[in-house]
Amino acid sequence: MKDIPPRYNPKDYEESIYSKWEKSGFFHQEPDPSKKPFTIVIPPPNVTGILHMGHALNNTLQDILIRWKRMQGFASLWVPGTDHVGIATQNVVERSLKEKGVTRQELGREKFVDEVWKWREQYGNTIIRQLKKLGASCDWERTRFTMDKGLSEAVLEAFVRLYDKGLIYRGNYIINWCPRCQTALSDEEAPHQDVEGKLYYILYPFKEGEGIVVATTRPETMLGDVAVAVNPKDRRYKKLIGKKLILPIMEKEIEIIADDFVDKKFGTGAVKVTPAHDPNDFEMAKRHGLEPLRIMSPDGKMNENAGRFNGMDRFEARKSIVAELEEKKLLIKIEKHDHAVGHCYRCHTVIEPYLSLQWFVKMKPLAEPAIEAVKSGKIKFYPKRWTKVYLNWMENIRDWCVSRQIWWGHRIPVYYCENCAKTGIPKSKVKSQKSKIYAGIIVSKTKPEKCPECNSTNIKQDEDVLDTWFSSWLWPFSTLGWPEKTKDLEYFYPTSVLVTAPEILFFWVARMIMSGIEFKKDIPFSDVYIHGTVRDVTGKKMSKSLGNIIDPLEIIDGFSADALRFSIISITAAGQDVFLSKEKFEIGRNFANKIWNASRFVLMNIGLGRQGSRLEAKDLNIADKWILSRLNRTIEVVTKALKNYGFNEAESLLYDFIWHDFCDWYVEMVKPEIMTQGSGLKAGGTKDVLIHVLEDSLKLLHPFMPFVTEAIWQNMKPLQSESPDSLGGILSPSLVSVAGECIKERESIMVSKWPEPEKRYVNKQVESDIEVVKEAIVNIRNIRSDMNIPYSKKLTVNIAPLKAGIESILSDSMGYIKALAQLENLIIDAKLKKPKSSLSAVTENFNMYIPLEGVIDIDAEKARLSKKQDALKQQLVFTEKKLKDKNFMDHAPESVINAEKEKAEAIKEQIRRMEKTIKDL
RNA sequence: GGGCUUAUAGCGCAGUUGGUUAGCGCGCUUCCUUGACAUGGAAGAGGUCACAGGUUCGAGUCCUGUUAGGCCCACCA
Repeated sequence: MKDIPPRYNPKDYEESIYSKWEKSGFFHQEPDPSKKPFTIVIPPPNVTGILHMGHALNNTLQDILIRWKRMQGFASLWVPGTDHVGIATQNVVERSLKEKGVTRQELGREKFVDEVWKWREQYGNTIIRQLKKLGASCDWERTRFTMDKGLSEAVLEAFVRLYDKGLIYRGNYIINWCPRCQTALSDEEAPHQDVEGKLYYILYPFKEGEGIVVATTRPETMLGDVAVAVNPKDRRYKKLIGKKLILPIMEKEIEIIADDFVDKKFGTGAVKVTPAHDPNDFEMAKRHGLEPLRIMSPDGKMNENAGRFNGMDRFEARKSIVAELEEKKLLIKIEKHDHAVGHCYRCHTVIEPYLSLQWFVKMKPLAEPAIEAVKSGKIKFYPKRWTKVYLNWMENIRDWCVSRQIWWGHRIPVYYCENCAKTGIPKSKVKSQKSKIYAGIIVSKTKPEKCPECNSTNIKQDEDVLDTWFSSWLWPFSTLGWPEKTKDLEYFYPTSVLVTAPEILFFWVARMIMSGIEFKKDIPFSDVYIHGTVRDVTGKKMSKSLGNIIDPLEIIDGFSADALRFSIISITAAGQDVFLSKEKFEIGRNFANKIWNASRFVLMNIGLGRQGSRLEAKDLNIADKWILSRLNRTIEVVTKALKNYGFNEAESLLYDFIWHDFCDWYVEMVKPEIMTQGSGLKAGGTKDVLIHVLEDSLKLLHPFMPFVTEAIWQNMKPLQSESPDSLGGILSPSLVSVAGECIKERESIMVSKWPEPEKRYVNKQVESDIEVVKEAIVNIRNIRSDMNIPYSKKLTVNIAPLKAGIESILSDSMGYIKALAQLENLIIDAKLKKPKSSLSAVTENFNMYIPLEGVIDIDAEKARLSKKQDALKQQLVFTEKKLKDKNFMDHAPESVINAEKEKAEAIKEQIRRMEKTIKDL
């Protein structure tokens, strides 16, 4: 058994343990009426993505919950899957095609989509393999992909239902347009970033006479101006309303209109109106019956309406136009102007507000019950503050643009009758319920044979696909079989908790709540746990472009999956952002090694083959009682912490208990007893306590560090099951040979029972007694350290108790004190007085005297101390001299002076203490 | 512009509903290769809890304000 290596080597265990778990079917979960369900759906990662630290944190949190609940006896289901992320994936595949010299347009839609599928076949499992390396205990048999048949069916069903309810409409509106991806984006997909911009003041001359100055940040859009607007209350312009202006460059006549929207204080108080390229202008134009004029094409270049700028890139056009205005002396001034501009969340290109025909979901009716669900407390956010963020967004929700001009995704289930479009059947004549909103439009899950209006078969499907989030928002129930009425759906829905990053609160969380209530008539989950964002040490978000990524796989390789998991949780305070650096993973690695070695000690001294445990009071000594009390209180507080999603609290409680209580104190206290008894199999008492505490500790730790706990668990005990299944992989080779045939496969720790706190072991009296014992030991060690007395020198210590009861506490634990402080003799007597040549320690419980006659050379020690004292005195003189130095006092900053003063005080104190010690000796 | 959040030891962070002497990890100093572990053990140094007020018998914790970071949202061109 000495062959158990003194280092935990994760590479010997992690892979084989995981494959064993997987094979054993522990991850799989069917509906089980005898148990309560506990369900989590994974926030689906990008199908072609790779694991980053955010995923590692997110999935560790979920795995902790699911493993914990599984051990508690819940039917614990964790549904994994991936998301097709339309735009991003299409971009990636397009880029790879480009390298081969092919564009998607050349390839054509069908072939291109085939290419994307091929891509997915090749890379789609990467992230899943990586999650397995992390130890994620997902039910992999249920792995879902948003483009799977069932989930696609759900998308169509949802779209058609919403359409029939009148919650989906099509229309020409200003949307966020990415000229690079060439698609519309939702508001959430176009986050605003502060940009250092310029405000251009341009003179628009009257037909006759002076003119009016307008301010704009995007001068190129002036080509599409249809008016200039002023506030009707603005005295400066009141008289000018209705007057005609000549739009420079285009030399077109436009009118000055009055609109309340215009802010008198901004710029010149006069604003150019460009309805096709600005959402506000669009609204204004609508109010005034002005026709929008589009001057840009979808690729961000100026179009035929832009006159001679036709074909020029938008930013090039800006330059040329500014130059031309300057030349014509129409450019009054340019001011610096910082403002927030939308950027494509996939390619970071500057968004163009663009007028186009898109599909929208009406959100207000969906939001109302979703607001109520949170307000009433049916859904709770952890930490609570996210409630406000959620409500604020929901209460100001705007319609959701769901059509995307790309090919990779769910094609919109809308069909157009070309015949009706030609003949233009008026809306009033439309008979079919399904097409009540637009003539010639058929919304259907399957392609209709013929047009219900005119029986024409000339029918074409909409070219666009749906926003990826339109499939993601159905995830909690689409993965369970919806729209089919499955047993899974009935049993596992609603799910228990959603664990996610704050970035996707609006994208995903809020929308899932709305869709759950809309389609399932029930909330999708009751708890939402939002963890922090992973950042580097300087506080920057980890991202590829910043090059500050710490690759989780590299960490797993260098430290172990357990170390990664434990470390990342330990530095994640609830909902706070996580600041990472590589060194931080040493916490977990060291802890795994510590518990490995503690187990190694237990195994080496207790022996394999121990079964059961007898923890009767009569067999227990005070140390046993103490550790059992601490254990049971730890079980209670750890469980409570997990219940409140206090992951790092639970972890640090375990860390303290295992490392400090169990290893530092209990194991050290019982060492003499264990060692002298050898590795016999006698039941009862300390040996059983060791096994019991270690087992429970491993169980408590298992959700956090699944691999090392399983490896030890399998090494630990002989095993109930009679199955002759091989031990390969899990037991260390050395142990197999030592234990030989008596060892059979042990049931996995992951399906062992989560410990319950047992009140009968909780003993506050014993705990406080042990504190007194520790106090005595620490005081002796303290003096040893001060006096440089090595542990090999045995001491005699006299203790005079100062309170009733202390005497019996100390004499009951005399063995521990003698062993842990390396004493020859311990005399406890209230009447003891300070002996000659001794050092003392005084606490509220006792006076302690350590005679040093014969232990150390008293005279030499005195000499050593006075020499040291002299050195200190010299230092003090130097410091005090400095403090009297006028030059120093006048010029040094106050903080430095104070530091010097403190230093002087500290030295004085040290000298005083030495004085006393010398006197005592 | 609105909202959220942070400020505690050199660094990174805990600190639950206010309650003894403010904790942990890293780092630092001294000692220790003692039969589980040097990825370890023992001892130690190091804090005006950002600042200013207030509530209270009592404040790191609650309230108000100030300062400095960070994040999110927002259609002032």
